Amino acid sequence: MGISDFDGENIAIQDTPFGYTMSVIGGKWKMIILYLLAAKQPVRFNEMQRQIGAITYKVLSAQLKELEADGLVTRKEFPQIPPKVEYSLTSKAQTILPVLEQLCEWGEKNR
Amino acid sequence: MGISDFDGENIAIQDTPFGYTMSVIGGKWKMIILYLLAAKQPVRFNEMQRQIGAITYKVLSAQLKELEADGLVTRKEFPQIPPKVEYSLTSKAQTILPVLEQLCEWGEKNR
DNA sequence: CGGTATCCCATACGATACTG
DNA sequence: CAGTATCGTATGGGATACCG
Repeated sequence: MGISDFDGENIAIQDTPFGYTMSVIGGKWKMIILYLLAAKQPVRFNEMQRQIGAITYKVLSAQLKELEADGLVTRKEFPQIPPKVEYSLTSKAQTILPVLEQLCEWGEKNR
Repeated sequence: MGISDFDGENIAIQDTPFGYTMSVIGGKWKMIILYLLAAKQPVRFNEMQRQIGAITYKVLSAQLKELEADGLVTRKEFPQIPPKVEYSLTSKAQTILPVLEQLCEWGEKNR
C-alpha cells in the first residue's frame, strides 16, 4: 500500500515509504541536482554550482552530502593539486528518475 | 523537456513544470491530505483532522485553502447549524494520484 | 579547486486560546 | 462544527568571509 497506510495516530510521516522518499528527494534543490547529474555525469563541484547558478556553495555542499548519505550520489575525490572531485549518480538514483520525470510532465500539463 | 530545462541562470525553479508541481503537492501535509481524500470522499473538516491526528486545525485549514486555490480540492459549505463543510478531490487532483503512488513505491523498495 | 565557518533570515509548522 | 488569532519554534536556505 501507499501513503494511505499513514493514519497519523500511530505512525509518523517520516516512517512511511512516502515520507522516506520525500526526505531523500524533497527540498528545493535535490531533484535539480539529480537531474543535472542525469544529464551530464560525472560533474565537478564548481561546474555544478555554475550550472545551477542560484545555489550557494554552502547549500550545494550540504545537499550533496545528504544525497551521498542517502546513497543517491557517489563522490570521487582525486588526490591532486588543484583538488578535483567528481559526483555521479548511483544505480539507486537512476531508478527514481522516471518518477521525477512524471512529476514534471504533470506540471507541464496542469500549470 | 522536464526539469532539465532549468539552468538556474535564466529561470527560477518556481517557473519550471517541476517547480509548479512541487508548489502544489510539496510540503509536509498536502500529499497526505490528497491520499486521505482519495480513499474516502467527501470528508468533513474535523474528520480529516482526526484521521491525520498529528496535524493542527490551523495547519490543516491553511493547507486545504492552498489546495483549493490550486484547484485540487473542492470545498462545499452547507448553510446549517451546526456548520458542515465537505472536502473532495477535483479531477485535476485525480490525475496526480498515480504519480504519488509511484513515489510511495520507490520509497518502499529503497528505504 | 573545493570546500567550511559564522551569522542571519524567511517561511513552514506547532500550541494554545478563542469565536460565529 | 469549523474554523481564526496569536505567539512561538525549528528548519532550510542565503551572504559573506576564510581555509587546506
